[in-house]
Amino acid sequence: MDRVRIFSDYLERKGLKTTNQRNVILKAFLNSRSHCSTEDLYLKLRKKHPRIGYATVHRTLKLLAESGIAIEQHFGDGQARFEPARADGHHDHMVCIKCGLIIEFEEPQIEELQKQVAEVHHFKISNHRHELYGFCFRCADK
Amino acid sequence: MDRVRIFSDYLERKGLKTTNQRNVILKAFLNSRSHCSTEDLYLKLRKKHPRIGYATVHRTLKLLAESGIAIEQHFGDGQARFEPARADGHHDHMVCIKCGLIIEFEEPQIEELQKQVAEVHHFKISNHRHELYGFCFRCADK
DNA sequence: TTAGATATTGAAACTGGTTTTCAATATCTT
DNA sequence: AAGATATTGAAAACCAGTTTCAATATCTAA
Repeated sequence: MDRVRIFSDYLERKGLKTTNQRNVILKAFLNSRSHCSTEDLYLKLRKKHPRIGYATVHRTLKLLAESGIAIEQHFGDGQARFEPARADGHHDHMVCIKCGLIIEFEEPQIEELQKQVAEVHHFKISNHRHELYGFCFRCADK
Repeated sequence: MDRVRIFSDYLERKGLKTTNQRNVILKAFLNSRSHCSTEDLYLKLRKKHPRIGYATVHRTLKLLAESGIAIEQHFGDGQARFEPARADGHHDHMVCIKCGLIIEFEEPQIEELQKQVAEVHHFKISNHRHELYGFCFRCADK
C-alpha cells in the first residue's frame, strides 16, 4: 500500500482531515534527500508552493512521524531531521562532525546484544538511537 | 589527583581563571545526583549561594565538559544533562519514557562491533551515543 | 603589595528551532 | 448545501541556551 494512502488512513483513524497541503508536503518529503529538516523541506516547497507556511510543514512532518511514515532524528545540532521510514527495517547513523555527511549502518548483532542487555535490567525497549560521531573517510585524511 | 585540582589545571592551561563560583559549582556538581540539568544545579545552588547566576552555572558546566570532568548527555527532552565522568570508563543509557528513570549499561561487545562497522566505512569514531528508550521494570507492568 | 591587564560575573537581552494562537478558510458529514 | 469541525498561515510565544555589557574579581609583573 502506498504511503499516500497509509497517511490518509492514519488521518482518518485520528479524526483528522486530508488536505491538499498535507499531500503536497508528504510527496515532497518522500522525494527529498533523506535527513531533511523542516527548514530544508519548507524552502524546497516554497518554489512551487509559496503559500505553504513553515508551521504547516512542521506540523505535517510531526504527523508523518506519528504515523510511522517518517522517522525523526536528532544529531545534536539542535535541529530535528526527518527521513522516510524504510520497509527493510531499522538502521543507525554515523555523522561526520566536519562535513555533516551521514552514513547509515545496520548491525543485527548489536541489536541482539542491546536486546539482551535490556532484558537483564527488565527494561522493555520501545525504540533506540545509536549514533557514531567522528570523521568520514574524506575528512579523516586531513 | 582530585577533580578540583584537575579543573584548576585545565583552567590554567587555557589561560582562564580559578574563581570562587567555579569551585562552588564544581563541588555541587560532583555531589549532585547524576544527570542533572543546568536548571537542576542552578536551583540546588540557589539555596546556599543565591547570588550565583544561571549563566555562570551553565558556562561552568560547559567548561567541566570540555575539561573531561563532566559528560554532556541529550536524552531528547530538549534539555542537556551532565554527569560526572567515571574513572571506570564509558557507559550508555536506558531511559524510561514514563518515569524518567535512567539506567546505565556497559557492553564491550557492542563497542567492539561498532568499531568494526566504522572501519568498514573508513569512519573514524570520536564519540558515540547509544540510548535505549522504553519502560523500566516498574513502568512496564502497568 | 600594588597597579594594570585581563577574565569573570550576573542580569537582562537575544537566538534559533519549535510550538501555539487566532481569525480566516477548507474539509467532511448529513 | 449548511453546519460542525479541523486546518491554515502569519505572527507571537516559547524555552533552553548563549551573548552582551558594565561592574567586579583574578592574575601578573614590577
